[in-house]
Amino acid sequence: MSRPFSRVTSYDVARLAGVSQSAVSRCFKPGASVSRKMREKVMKAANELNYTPNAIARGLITRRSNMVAVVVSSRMNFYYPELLFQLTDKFSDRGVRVLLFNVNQEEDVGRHLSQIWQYQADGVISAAYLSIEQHRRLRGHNIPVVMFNRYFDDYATNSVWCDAGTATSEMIDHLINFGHRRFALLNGPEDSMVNRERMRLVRQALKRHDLEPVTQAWGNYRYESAAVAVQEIRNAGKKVTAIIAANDMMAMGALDEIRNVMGLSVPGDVSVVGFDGINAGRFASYELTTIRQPIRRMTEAAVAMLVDRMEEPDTTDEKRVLTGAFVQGTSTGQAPA
Amino acid sequence: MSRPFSRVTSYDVARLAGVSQSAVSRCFKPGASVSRKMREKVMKAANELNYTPNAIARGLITRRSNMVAVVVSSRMNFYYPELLFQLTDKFSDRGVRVLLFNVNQEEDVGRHLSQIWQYQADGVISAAYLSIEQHRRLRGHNIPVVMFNRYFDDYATNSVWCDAGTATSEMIDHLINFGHRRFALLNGPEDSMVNRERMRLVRQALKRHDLEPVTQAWGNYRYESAAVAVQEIRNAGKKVTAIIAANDMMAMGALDEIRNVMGLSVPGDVSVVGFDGINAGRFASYELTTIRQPIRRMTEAAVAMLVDRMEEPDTTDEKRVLTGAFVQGTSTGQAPA
DNA sequence: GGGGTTTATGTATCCGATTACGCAAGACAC
DNA sequence: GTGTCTTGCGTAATCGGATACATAAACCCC
Repeated sequence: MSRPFSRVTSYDVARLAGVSQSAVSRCFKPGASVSRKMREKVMKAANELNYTPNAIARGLITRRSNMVAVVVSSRMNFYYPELLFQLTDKFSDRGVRVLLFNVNQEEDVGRHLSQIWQYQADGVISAAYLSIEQHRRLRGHNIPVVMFNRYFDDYATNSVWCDAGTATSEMIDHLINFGHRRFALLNGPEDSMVNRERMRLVRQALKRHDLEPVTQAWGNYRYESAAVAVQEIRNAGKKVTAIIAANDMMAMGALDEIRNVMGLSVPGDVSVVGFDGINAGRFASYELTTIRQPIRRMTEAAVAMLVDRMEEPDTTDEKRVLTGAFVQGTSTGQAPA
Repeated sequence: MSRPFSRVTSYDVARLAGVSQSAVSRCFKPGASVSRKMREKVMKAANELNYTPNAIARGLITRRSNMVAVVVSSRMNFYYPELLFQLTDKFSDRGVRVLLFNVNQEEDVGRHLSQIWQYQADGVISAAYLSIEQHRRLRGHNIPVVMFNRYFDDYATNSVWCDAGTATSEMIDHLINFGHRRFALLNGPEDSMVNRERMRLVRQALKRHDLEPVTQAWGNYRYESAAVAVQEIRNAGKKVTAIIAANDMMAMGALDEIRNVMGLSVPGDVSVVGFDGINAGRFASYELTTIRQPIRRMTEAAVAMLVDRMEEPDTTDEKRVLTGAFVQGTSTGQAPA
């Protein structure tokens, strides 16, 4: 047996303080009706024994674990750590603990799903791909879910989403003003909703100028995947002056491939843009022109939405849409002649 | 009240299957003595009701939550996400859940400490600063602790540590061979054990060549802090041909400052090295010469150590030391004439 | 078929808290 | 001092499983 030591329980405190166990419990419940005298006696005994209430036992009876599951994916996309730490801090501020689930590239969330309800998570924030079926299963266990950067078209959910429409137009205008006409798209995974949406917006913005991409390639959102994609773009043989990547990680990979492997200049020969606004994109080696997600406000929204629904399970579904901002860096410039 | 729905319990399954509750419990415990018939009956009922055991309730009686606390810090050091995701994956493989605690720059772990035992974490892996006193408090609750990249000099603990001695010598030799004689140190925080140790090794290796740093500056392990430090080094007025940073993040910041802000060449004018071997350091814009921690094996060791001690609490303390490897990148080269 | 052993199941208790309920004591008005 | 209202505390049930123990069933060998 592990931990054979008997732990300090409310009974121990009660015995020492000469009161009932329920009195001890009440003393640790904020807002309970306890006399000053009682509270002092109990707290003294509790301190003496170094007692703290057992959150697991409490969770059993209250049916509230005060834990949420956070599901993130894709270790090698710097976007996720930023997201994760911000969520964690915000939950922590609200007295909610985070159970972390990591879904590796192309792995399925399913593997972790049952853990989420077995451990009685009070809610889930998912920034990984979740099927409607999986979502439904969570709901079946009465666990509120907030999806981050995803939603379903015809199935109501809570989600936080970033609308990059305006910003994308600005970005395309910016490139057009610099004389760019020949664009290549560096897509993320084909099944990624974020990718589809971003690229749709890009094509739409291009169309307004009667343009469309001259070529495209696919990556998996990770840095390394951009190098191959950039070579594909080059091998396509069409002249390209600007590459639009579906996220910053790939934009960084593309920039490095162009600058450091192909020996061309960014933005002298090719301009590169991304999406997300991750911290690493601001490093002096990159200074990406990008569309920044308001990640602070998005995580704040996600946490608030989830906590609301943990407390008030009947709260109706909601999709909160925050707008992304166009950020000009030095990875874009005048198109070559 | 949240989640007023009654959940499916082992009693419900027992009733439907026409057996006792304890039989149901046994069916879900691997290795318990249950007849084939019974197992089939129970599983059928369980499936029908969509039952899964409540891990919280189980934890109460077994006194094993199957959760560990992972404490990391410093959001803006890319080392931590790598570490965190690897730990999480490895725990996940062993059927252990991760409760994440994030300690922001200069914040104290203390804020989270009581949560760790209130939530009955079976163990702790800490990659954040933990005082002996705090460590002792965890022990007082019979929670095994494994410290990552830290240990105490005169207080026994479990820890995983990376010995960079040999690699540091190689790194210095490498720089010396390139003709470098004038080194600047870019320290991490003064109270960081890792920083002290790394810098001690560097000085020691230099001393073997009858050298010592010509100047030094301090940062906080984060990218941005390196820019200021590099300026300080320059303002010191001593000619420097190589900068030795206490970690890769600062090495990257230094490299960017030198190359992109000061307009000098790395390694043409100045060579830069770091410590850690983070993924971002391999990006083509950096290609840092560094000392790589065997992070896979280190996380493996940490997880194994912790799980051992969760199962066998009397296991004696252990310090596992893995050796770092010198990795040559292109951030170092011939010293200028 | 009988005695002994092994295996499977049920009964009852326990983990460590929360909380509905009831009663005793204190507060208050008259 | 009596009657009513409030407040504070203790008793006991409960959350959902695990498990010691007892007992019943199955098995084995001769």
